[in-house]
Amino acid sequence: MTDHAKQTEASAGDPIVLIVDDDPSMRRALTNLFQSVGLKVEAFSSAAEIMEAKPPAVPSCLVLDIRLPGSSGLDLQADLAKANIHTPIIFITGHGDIPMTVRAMKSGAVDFLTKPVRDQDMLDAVQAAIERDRKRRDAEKSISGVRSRFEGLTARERDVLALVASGLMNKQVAAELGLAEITVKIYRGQIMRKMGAKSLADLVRMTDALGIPRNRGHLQT
Amino acid sequence: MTDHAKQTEASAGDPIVLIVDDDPSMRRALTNLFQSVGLKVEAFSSAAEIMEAKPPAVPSCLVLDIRLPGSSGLDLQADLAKANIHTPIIFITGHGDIPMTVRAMKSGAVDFLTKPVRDQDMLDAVQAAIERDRKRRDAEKSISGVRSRFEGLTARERDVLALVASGLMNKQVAAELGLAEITVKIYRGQIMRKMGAKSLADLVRMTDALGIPRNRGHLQT
DNA sequence: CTACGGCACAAACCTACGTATAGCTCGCAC
DNA sequence: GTGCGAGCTATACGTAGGTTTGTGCCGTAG
Repeated sequence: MTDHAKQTEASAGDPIVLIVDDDPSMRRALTNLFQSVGLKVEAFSSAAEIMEAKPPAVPSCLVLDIRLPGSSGLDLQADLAKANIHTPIIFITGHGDIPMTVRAMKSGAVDFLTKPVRDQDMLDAVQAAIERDRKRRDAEKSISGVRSRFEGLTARERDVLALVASGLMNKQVAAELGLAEITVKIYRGQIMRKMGAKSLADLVRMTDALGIPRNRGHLQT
Repeated sequence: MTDHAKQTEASAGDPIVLIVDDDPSMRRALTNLFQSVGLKVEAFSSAAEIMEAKPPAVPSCLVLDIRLPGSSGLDLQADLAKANIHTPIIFITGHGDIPMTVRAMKSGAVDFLTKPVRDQDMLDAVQAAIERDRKRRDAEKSISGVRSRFEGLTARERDVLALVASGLMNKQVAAELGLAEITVKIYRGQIMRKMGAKSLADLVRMTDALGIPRNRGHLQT
C-alpha cells in the first residue's frame, strides 16, 4: 500500500525545507545537504525574514538555529504557533542547555540537534518532520471541505444538526427546539444535502470532526 | 530496604507519585516534598524493583533519575512502554546531555529536570503528569466498557455492525453479506441491545472509538 | 415595491427501521 | 440423543425517516 517511490511524485507537491540561520556558511552547508537528496530549500537569515514570507503550501519543515539575531528560535516557535502556523521545527544549537531543549520539545519541536550535526541525523529528522507535516496537511484538508459546507448551513439547520447528530429522534429534536416534527424532517434533508452526507453515520462523523458539542451524547461505561 | 511500606489501598482517585532513585537522601527529599502537598508517594531504589511492583490503579506518575544502577532511566522508559504501561515519566538528571533529553522527550516524557531541581518546578511537572495520566485513564475507562460489550457480539453481529456503522442501509448490508434484509434487521436490534446504544449515532461513535474499519466510509473533501 | 431567502408548517405518500412470532438447519457439549 | 446457541428466514405490523407540493410570515437587499 504505502509505496515510497510514488510519494515523491504524487501528493500535493514537492516538500520544501526552510532554513533559518544567521551564519551564511551554515545556510550554504545545509542547503547543499538537502539539495543533495533532492529536497527543495529556502534559506532565511533571520526570524523576521521568515515571518514575512508566506506560509508554504506544501509539506515542509523548519530547520532553525536556536540562537538568532533579534529573537531566539524559541521565540520564533512561539510566534509561529500564535500565527497558527504548524510547520514542524527542527532546532540546531551550538551551546544549548537542557531546559531550553525541554521547552522546545514540549512546544512541539520534532528534534533538537547539537553542533556539529551529523548529516544523517539531520536528514532523518527532516524526513520525519516532513512526513509529520504531510499527515497534518492531509488531515486538515479532509475536514476543510466539511467545515466550509457547515458554514453554508443556516442557524436553524445547525441547531437541528447538533441534536440529530446527538442521536435524538426527529420528534425529540422538534420538542427540544419547539418545532413541528415535519419541520425538523425538512431541515434534516437540507442538512444531508448541503453537507454532502450519504447517511446518518456520515453526518455523525462530520460533526465529530468539526467538534460540534453533543447535547445528549454519552458513550457510557 | 523496603522503605516504602504497603501503600494504603488508595481510595480510587488519590494520585500517587512513584519515585525511582538509588540515592536514599534524594528519595527522602522527594518523598517529603510530595507529601508536603498531600500527594501519596511510593519510592523504589532501582528499575528492577519497580518493574516487579504492580502497575498503579490510580492516576500516577514516575519521577525517575536518568542514571540508575543496572539499567538507565531511558531503558526503564522503553521497558515500561513495551509492557504497555503508560505512566507519565518525569526525569531528573545530574549530568544529562541534549541527545538524552531529546530521546526521552520523543519517547513521551513529560519533563526533564536538571539538578539541583527547584521544588516548584518539580511540583508543577508532577501536577501536569498526573493530570495527563488521569485523562488517559478516563479515556481508557470510557472505551473499556464498549470494548467488552463488543467482545460479546457474535461473528455475524460484528459483520453487520461494521457495515451498519459505515452508513449502509439494511438492504445493502444484506446484499453485501448475502443475507435477507430481515436477518440484518434482527442482528441490528441485537447489536443495539448488546452494545447498549440508544441510537445509531451512539453506535457509530462506539465503532469509531473501537477503531473498527469502515467498508464504505468516506468523508470526502 | 418587489424579489429573495430563512423560517415554519401541513397533507400525502413512500421508504426504511424495528420488533414479535414462528420455524428451519447445523454443530457442539453433555 | 437431547438440548442449546448461532445463524438464517418469513409474515405481519407499527413506528421513524424522508420527499414533494403548497402555504404563509418576516426581514432585508435592490
